[in-house]
Amino acid sequence: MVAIRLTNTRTRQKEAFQPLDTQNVRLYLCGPTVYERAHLGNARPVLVFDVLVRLLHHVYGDAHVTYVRNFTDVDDKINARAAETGRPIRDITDETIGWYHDDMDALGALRPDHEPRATDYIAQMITMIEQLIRRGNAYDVEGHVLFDVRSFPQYGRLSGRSVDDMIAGARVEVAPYKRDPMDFVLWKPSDDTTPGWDSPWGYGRPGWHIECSAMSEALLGASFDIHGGGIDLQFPHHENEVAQSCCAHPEGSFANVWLHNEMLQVEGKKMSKSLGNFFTVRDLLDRGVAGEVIRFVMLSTHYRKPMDWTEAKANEARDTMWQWRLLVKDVEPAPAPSPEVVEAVANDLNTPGAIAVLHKLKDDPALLLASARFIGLLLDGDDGWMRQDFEVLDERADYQGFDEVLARLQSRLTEIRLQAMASKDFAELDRLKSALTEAGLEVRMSKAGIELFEGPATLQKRVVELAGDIGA
RNA sequence: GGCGGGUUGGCGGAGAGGUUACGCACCGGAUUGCAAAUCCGUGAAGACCGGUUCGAUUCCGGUACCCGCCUCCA
Repeated sequence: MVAIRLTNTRTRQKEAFQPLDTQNVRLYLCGPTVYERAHLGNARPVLVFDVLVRLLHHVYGDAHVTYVRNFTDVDDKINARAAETGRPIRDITDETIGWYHDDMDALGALRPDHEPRATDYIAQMITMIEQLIRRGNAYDVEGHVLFDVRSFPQYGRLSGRSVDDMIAGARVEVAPYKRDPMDFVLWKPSDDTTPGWDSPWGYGRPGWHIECSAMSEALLGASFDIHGGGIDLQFPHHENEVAQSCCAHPEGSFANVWLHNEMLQVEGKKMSKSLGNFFTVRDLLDRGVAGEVIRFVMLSTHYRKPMDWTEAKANEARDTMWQWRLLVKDVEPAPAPSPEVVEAVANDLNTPGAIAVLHKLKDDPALLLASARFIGLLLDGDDGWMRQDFEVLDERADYQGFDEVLARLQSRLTEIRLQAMASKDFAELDRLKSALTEAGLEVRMSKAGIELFEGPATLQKRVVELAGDIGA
């Protein structure tokens, strides 16, 4: 049995992972608020959990893992988007969920077993809020229901803060109806312009945090194994989830292991709209950066370290994936991944370490393939990007007969070369070769002859023109 | 102000208290009409200051710098 170790944010230590039930390992990832395309940062926790789920499948069996990732489809940002565009909320959320699926599929991420939408769990949220009120952990006032943080002594433990310190920081919203400035909303009133549901506290809608508490309980129970998301969710979102769930179900432990990934940067800076370096997964895909190349870059930095997305990394990843793709062409995967790769992933999801092992498997393409697939790379059918240009789509048409062009070009070049070798005048040949090289074609000349290889940046159109110039 | 993360060779990026990370780049050799590709090989590190230790880049403390969170942003 592979020994999985994970760094648990709750204890701040790397621990041996021990599922509550090896027949049903349960994990929950906080999913997106669905009002716009997923940005690149949104992809990181998805890929971290994807690798984790693949590992758990490997160790405990596909049928013994339950993976839940929610869609937050009730939110003031969505309301704002609806107001701006005049579109119905459901249209916006449905469309965004479709996009999300498309984009995460393109990254090779497995669909979770359950993808609950918050709006389908309003009844469970109301039930949980009622429990919290009954137990003295929440109170309703002026149509709002608030969680009373002072009623939960452990509040702040997950994120390593104390209520008093945070209040001293004084960034909390001061509302007159709050008993304590840190109290957070479980339910709030809605008006005609905002979506709402009938509740014991009037027509209204849930606060952000309660949905994850309600949905994780409904689908995974009051105790489950792993909960995660970006480190920015540690506070307040996850802290508040802990408070809600543990107070509503003192008999449960909620999540045993908390997994948080560090944030994403772009060229050394925080990704933000104001800096102009904000982009979505779809933006990259549309630019021709393949999903598995994005994935490779993401996995080449450990999840607990800040990940810096750079153009240089994307290019290097593309070259590596190209090379691997050529190596495993027409190769059947080995029956099992390399134990070394599994071990690296089992060691707190050390994907950079796993990739280092993959580099060493180049002599064994079948094992390389099986091992790469273990972390979601070189997946079957994901090689379509090799037929597209990376950055210069417009200069490269999709020539159906490009392989034939290459074959003709090769034999014509061979003739020219033979002449050159006879006449000792290589000027023309060298000129042709450098032109082809500049067009992104790899030209290998050996005693055996000339071989031409298409590369990730080959400009097919240019190559075809050059071939025509010399009558190939 | 509070909390947390980071600082490794030219670049990217890991593990491990003592033995080659790995990739890219570079350099040398084989090979080549010249190259490319391939193969072989060399060199190169752990912000700074202390401490623990026979020995630390790896543990502990401090300093500097960078970054994130504390604002329903992953």
